[in-house]
Amino acid sequence: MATMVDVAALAGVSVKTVSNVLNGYPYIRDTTRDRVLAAIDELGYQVNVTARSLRSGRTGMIGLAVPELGQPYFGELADDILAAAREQDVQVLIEPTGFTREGELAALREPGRGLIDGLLFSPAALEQTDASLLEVDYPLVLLGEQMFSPRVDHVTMRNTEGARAATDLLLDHGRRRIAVIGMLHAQGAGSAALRYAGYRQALENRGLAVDPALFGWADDGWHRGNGALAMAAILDAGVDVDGVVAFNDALAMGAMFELQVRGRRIPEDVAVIGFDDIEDARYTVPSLTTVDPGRREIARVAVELLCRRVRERGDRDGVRPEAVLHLADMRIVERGSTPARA
Amino acid sequence: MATMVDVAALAGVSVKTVSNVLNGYPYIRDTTRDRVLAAIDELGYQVNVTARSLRSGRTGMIGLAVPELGQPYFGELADDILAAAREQDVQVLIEPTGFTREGELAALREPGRGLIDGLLFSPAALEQTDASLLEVDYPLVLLGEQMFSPRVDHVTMRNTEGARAATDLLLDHGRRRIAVIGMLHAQGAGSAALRYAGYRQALENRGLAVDPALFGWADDGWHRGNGALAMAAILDAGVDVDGVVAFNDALAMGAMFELQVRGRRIPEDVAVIGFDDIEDARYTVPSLTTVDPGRREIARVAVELLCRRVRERGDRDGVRPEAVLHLADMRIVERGSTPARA
DNA sequence: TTGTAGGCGTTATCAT
DNA sequence: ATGATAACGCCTACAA
Repeated sequence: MATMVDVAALAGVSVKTVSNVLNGYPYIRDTTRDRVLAAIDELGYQVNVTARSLRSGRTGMIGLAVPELGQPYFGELADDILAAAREQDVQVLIEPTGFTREGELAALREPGRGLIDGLLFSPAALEQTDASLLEVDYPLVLLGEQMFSPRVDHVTMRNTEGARAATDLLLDHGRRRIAVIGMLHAQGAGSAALRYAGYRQALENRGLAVDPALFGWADDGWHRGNGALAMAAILDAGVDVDGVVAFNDALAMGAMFELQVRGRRIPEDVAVIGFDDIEDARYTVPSLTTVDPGRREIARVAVELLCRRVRERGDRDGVRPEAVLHLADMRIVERGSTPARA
Repeated sequence: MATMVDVAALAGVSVKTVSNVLNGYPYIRDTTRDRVLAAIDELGYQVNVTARSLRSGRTGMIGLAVPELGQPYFGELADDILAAAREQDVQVLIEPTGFTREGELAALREPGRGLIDGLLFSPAALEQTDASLLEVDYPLVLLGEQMFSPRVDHVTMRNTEGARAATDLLLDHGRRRIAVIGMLHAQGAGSAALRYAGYRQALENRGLAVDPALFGWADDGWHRGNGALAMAAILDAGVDVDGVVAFNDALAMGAMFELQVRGRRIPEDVAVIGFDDIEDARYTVPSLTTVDPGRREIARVAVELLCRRVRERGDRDGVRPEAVLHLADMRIVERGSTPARA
């Protein structure tokens, strides 16, 4: 493996000049630069990232702590984060937290075993009372709920607005018996609570009452099976339904399944809308209308923000900049499970 | 940040002794070890992984090149790999290849930008003619098809055997009109060809003919929607069907959907079996019987093998050990979409 | 059983 | 505009 010394020797310059060329130092004669580049090319030289890290104190890697990549939403989020990181020229170390408090605490305590410059953290099990744990001594950006410390950077989605827009879409089509799938009995300030607030607001804005008979409970997780069960429970109770707002796409798919098995036509008899816009939503029959919460934007902004924080840490000393709260744009993706616009 | 020098000073020993304690060197007096450990604890000292890497020439990280984490199979595979890596005390750098040849070539060419010790590679777009590209100068273990060089380590699944067992299960229940979903016109030596071979073998073993009218084509990808379309094409042609073997779970779900929408009962009228055992398969209605190809085992064995290769590289010089081919155990997971055993 | 010296490949400092 | 030299923090010889 060739080193900078070899390149310098071949180009007839000092190692420092090679380093300067590599790092875009401006004051270099063109002829010198050319000779160095030629030598690099000839030797097939590549910088030793490890040595650079040791010297600079940065690894060029960031961590991503998410519950589980097998869950399509998080798998797709990870894909988006990886794409954004490639853009910023950083590598990503993924740390699955398994939906557990211990997993999340471990990720916060020793992220990447000391070889990352900062952490993107998507909490799923921590409670509001754990907020103090987020005051760590490395750059940290939170993805998802804004239920934590106002002193920590957040990049998240418009949960309430999204659910309100989803409900409005069905209301606009004249639906008045709109089931809401994904309710949790033990809801704190998480997505469930925020999305329910949007559902309620949409109804109340039109002077309509919220009917608990239309609540579909999914305390065991927002899985497809629980969506089907929740839908079944509502239908079994003989409740009249002409629309469904589900808190995520998996629940929506389960509900669609149950409706179709019972002979309800979608969207003619019942219109259905989900949340998240996962890839699978394109491939249901009919395809699923859903809320795109701006996952790509979240990924891009979060990675950029984290990289900025990493850079800032080198500059300023001790003076923490104001925490940022970024809410991504959301939009409705209309597909076959809701009626075509008039 | 405390360094080894600080620890040594506080403990009243040399840095070498601290290093020895950290690396489990046996000949250390207990009292010395205790003093060192106490100093480490007091200073909250953590080894600088970067410096260690520079010195040792290893980073303690491996790469994982997969098409896309958003696809549940790969997301779950990544979870399993990450778990196995944690067991081996290595970190994983994920490199999405996006189902493209360029992406896979890039991953092979400069994996992890020089900061990984070895690569796990799950090819999806490379052709058999690209086999020579796999002869790289770093440890490489292939996941998936064994369609490549016999000089490269492979850890993969029993594709043919799995599909044969799946077909046998339906045959055992007396099904004789078994559709096969996921056929590709342009099949090389990939999963589609191997799994079709299993389907065919099962029929031929019982002296049954293969009927092309039962072929469900999915040239546009093994997505749920294409499973539904393939099923619809068969049913629209008026072909009699009492069983379905799908080449993956997504296709199976699409086929189930289409069958149920048309009023066929599962498993009474049509029995359905998938392949991969993704998490979602538990949550369909009815739950999906499928082939568990041994994904966890594949992940564990592949990570262990790669770590061994990394270690070996330090020992032997130039002498490549014989390439390993490991086929994971597969098994059928019986659920509601096939009839209960008599 | 413990200590000393030196180097892994790069970048920062300070000259020139 | 370029060069010499000293770190960065750890580990391996070798010495004691």
